[in-house]
Amino acid sequence: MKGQIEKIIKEVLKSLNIEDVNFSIEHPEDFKNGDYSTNVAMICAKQLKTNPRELAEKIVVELRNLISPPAKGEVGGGLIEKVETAGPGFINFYLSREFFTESVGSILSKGEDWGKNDNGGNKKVIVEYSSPNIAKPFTVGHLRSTIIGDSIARVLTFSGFDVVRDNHLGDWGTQFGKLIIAINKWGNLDEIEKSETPIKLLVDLYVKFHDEAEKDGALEDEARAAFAKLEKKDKEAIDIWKRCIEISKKEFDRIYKKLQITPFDTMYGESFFEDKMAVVIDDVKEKNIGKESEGAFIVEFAEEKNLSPLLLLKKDGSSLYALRDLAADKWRKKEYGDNIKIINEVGAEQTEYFRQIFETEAMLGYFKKGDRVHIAHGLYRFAEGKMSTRKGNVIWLEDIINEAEKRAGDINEETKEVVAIGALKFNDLKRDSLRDILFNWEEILNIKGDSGTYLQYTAVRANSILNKAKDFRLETINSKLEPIPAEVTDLEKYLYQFPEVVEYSYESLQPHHIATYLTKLASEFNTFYGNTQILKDENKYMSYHLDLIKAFTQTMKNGLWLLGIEIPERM
RNA sequence: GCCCCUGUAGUUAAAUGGAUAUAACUGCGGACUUCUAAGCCGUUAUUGCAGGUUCGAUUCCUGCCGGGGGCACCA
Repeated sequence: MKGQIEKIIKEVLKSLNIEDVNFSIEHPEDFKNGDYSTNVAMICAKQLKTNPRELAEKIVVELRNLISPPAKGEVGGGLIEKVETAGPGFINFYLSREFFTESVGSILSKGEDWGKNDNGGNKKVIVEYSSPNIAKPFTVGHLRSTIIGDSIARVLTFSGFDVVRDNHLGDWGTQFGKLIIAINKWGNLDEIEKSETPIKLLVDLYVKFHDEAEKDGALEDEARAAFAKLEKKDKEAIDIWKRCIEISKKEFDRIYKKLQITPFDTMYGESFFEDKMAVVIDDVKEKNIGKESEGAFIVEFAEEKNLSPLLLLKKDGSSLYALRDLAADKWRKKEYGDNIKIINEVGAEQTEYFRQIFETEAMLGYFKKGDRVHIAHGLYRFAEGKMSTRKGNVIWLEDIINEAEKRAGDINEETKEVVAIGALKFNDLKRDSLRDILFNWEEILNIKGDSGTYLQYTAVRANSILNKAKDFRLETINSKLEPIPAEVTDLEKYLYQFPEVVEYSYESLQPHHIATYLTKLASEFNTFYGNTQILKDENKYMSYHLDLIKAFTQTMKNGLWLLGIEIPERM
């Protein structure tokens, strides 16, 4: 419908000899201003230096000619009831009863495909998210990336993309030098493997390393040397490293299962790209964009880019994160094809790092601008200060999930888990991801009002009505006289907007628009059906209401799927 | 010091340059005793400050103030 309105406006502009302009079509917040509204007259008035209201009137006259007589199959298909001007020069479109009835029917016939946007398909995109570090805690920070990344991957899939979900495990780097030193000095891997909480023991060692390193500066050099040994495939170092990976992977699998995350397609760790780095160095040298500086190998940027240099190799010759990332991206292009897009869902603290990487990849000719995207999320902040694994003050995901389940109340185990995870996810997905969040138990585990629980509960209640309705014999009800009320409910006025919301979410790569929309939709449902009994013998509109509720539950189901939130059987 | 992000009811958020800035939480008040009460209804704003662009600015630009992050061998 939005496309049709755009089309007829363009036709009118042409007939009035007005140049094509960039106007917008949107939904007014208040339905008394119509279902769609355009600012085209105000935009054009600026160029033509005329009164916007007068121009709007002129355009409306032409529009009316186009949409009337409202025969089916004509422009607008008789689905636009009226067009009016309002306010400073808005042109408002009011849709007809018929349009809303047809859209409910269309939702029911599309079912699971309702809201899907077809972008032609065969567009491959890698979404890299979660990316926890081996032998480190899976914390709220990784939780954000996991939840937002999973949802973005779902939105892209829903929008017709061929999505590769990649978990870029942090399984390489100087941190493993530190861990190897710590294990050799103070730990016992056999005991750690047998423990109930192996990761916690590894983190304890990591924390101890940093405590000791503050007293003894030589430890840092020892760690770098240990990592250098690892990069040279020293047998003892490799053995410790492999055992740590096994411990961590087991833990991650458990967490992802608990979080009800779509399984990853690939889990190449950074180490996988170890033997793919040399070609990148060759490319850098060939393009002549690298240089040696204080023993390290770096890439420098043009002054106007306002970027600090990017380090690829340390003075001891071992690799840095950036080089492994470049190697990964080059490899991916070879593996998945030249048209691949790559999206990294990573914390905002790495925004400038990604600017460096994208700039370098452009200079190397790996990717053009727009094919590499960084979706940044704000940090969880704590009233007490910054959270740091090195210092050992972290909040474990495990504790959060346990606390969430405790707050979900005294219900059966399965429902409790679905509600707890839903509340956690919704808290991350209800807001623009870029902003920081002050960590607060009440907030992240909210199950009241604007929450995942509210959406789940509303969906469950709607399903419950549909289930009860099966016992009702519809033929006994006098539904033939007036099967559909003349007045259109607000619920119908929101329902048909779902595909537009999904599209907008895809364009901005921000799932919170879906979360906001679903809350509004659920609230409209509750406003009406929270007070009105539908299943009554004398309800002559029963079949209309049941169709509407079905369309509502289908929309909630698809919408919540995009957020990765499950709907329990009952609550 | 330089660079990036951010600032909206008491609190947490929403708002694609548009119309009377939208919700939720908390507080107080209320309805029904009904298909699930984790629900429904009522009750709060100088959008950090000062300018600018615009018919129109929470949104774009400039300056200032507050908060967060980054800036050489961590990831």
